[in-house]
Amino acid sequence: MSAAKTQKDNKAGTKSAKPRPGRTEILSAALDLISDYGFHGASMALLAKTAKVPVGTIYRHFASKEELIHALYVEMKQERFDAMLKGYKSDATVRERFDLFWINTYDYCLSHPREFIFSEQYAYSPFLDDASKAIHAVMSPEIVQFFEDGYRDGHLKPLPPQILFSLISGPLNALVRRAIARIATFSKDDLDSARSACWDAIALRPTKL
Amino acid sequence: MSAAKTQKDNKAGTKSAKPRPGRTEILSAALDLISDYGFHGASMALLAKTAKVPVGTIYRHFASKEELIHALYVEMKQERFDAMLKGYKSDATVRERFDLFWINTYDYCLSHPREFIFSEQYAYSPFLDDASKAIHAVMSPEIVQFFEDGYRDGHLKPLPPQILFSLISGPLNALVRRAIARIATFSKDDLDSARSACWDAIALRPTKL
DNA sequence: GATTTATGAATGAACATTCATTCATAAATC
DNA sequence: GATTTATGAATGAATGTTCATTCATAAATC
Repeated sequence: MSAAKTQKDNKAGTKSAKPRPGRTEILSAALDLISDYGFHGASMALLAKTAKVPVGTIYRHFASKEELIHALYVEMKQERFDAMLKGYKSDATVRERFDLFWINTYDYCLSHPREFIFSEQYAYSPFLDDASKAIHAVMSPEIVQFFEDGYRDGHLKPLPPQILFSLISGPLNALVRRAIARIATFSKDDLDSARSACWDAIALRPTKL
Repeated sequence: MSAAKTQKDNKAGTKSAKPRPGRTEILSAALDLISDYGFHGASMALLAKTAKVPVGTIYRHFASKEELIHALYVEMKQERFDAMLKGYKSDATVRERFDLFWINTYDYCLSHPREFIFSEQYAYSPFLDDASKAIHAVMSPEIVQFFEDGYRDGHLKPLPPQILFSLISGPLNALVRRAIARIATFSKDDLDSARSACWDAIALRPTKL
């Protein structure tokens, strides 16, 4: 009778403030279902079944389906930021930082297709309230720094950050989408060239690495 | 009782092979509703009300909601192709053709936000069957020609068309989306620079126009 | 008057959400 | 520490709504 409940203990060593049990399973199942069937294909009943929790439990974690989806997006966004910054050094050159951001993002998306597909669906859904739009538009401080350094040192074209950002994220997303949908396959060389081409778009002067 | 129905006559002078009366109104209403509220917010009842036709009538034109949406996408796609090619001359230089495609597409999307928003929603929806994916992936013969000429004459980087295409359409879509969502506003100069930057991405040699 | 087309109320499936009930555990009492 | 009582998290059947689609009937056309 004493060994029956070890739940309090067996969570030692995980991240930080422990989420209520079930939360992770629900979010993970939601990610699966939404990336496969879309927001509307992921009914609460199916979600409950997939996460192996009763329907009611979902509502103990999230006030509504909408809030659940929003929470999922916030987590995704953070995870993607973290992935993008893996190995980041603030004293790296502008070009080095560009490559790091690019490669990290591409790799993360390719190895996390569910997250990528979900995020795209979310970003293009017509339900984005202002709060969600705001989150969507946030750039990490490191990206902001990248642009500032790039402008100052004459590495980047003197165009509005919104445009430079579009010149980077646009192709990156397009390539990732194609790769994930298996519309195309890209070799290591292809990706190096694509990244270099992308740099040509934003760089003030053409650069040979 | 005779003046009640003048529908046959008041349509004179429209496009070509006349669609069954009501079709246009239904598709137009669908475009409005879907771009505002998404696929699922556009219920058949609301659609009927907006198009001012009875629900039953919609089913005389389209076998199902899905088919209706698919038909709408096919029309959009064609319209966008046509817009992109406005003023096309097959003997223009590769750079001139690039600019034409770019400017035409940007202008068309900006002046047809409903169509753009709908297309994005459609493209990122998880319901794309293979037929739809195939349509989505189609490049117009003029684009194919553009790449061929560009490779042959050494204007374009020797990268797979999929990559060059991503380097063009990616930023273009990203900019259009920002402009339509009023996240940013771009001046004429901004757009010229963005287009030029985009050319830098795909061009084998840097070019000053 | 026969045949085709138009109509919208009726249908039943699917949905997100609720809430009365259960029950393991904690607190109180002896 | 044994027993009783209180608590609120967990549960899933039930609810009311919304939806795409159908089809009996009406109107129009031949």
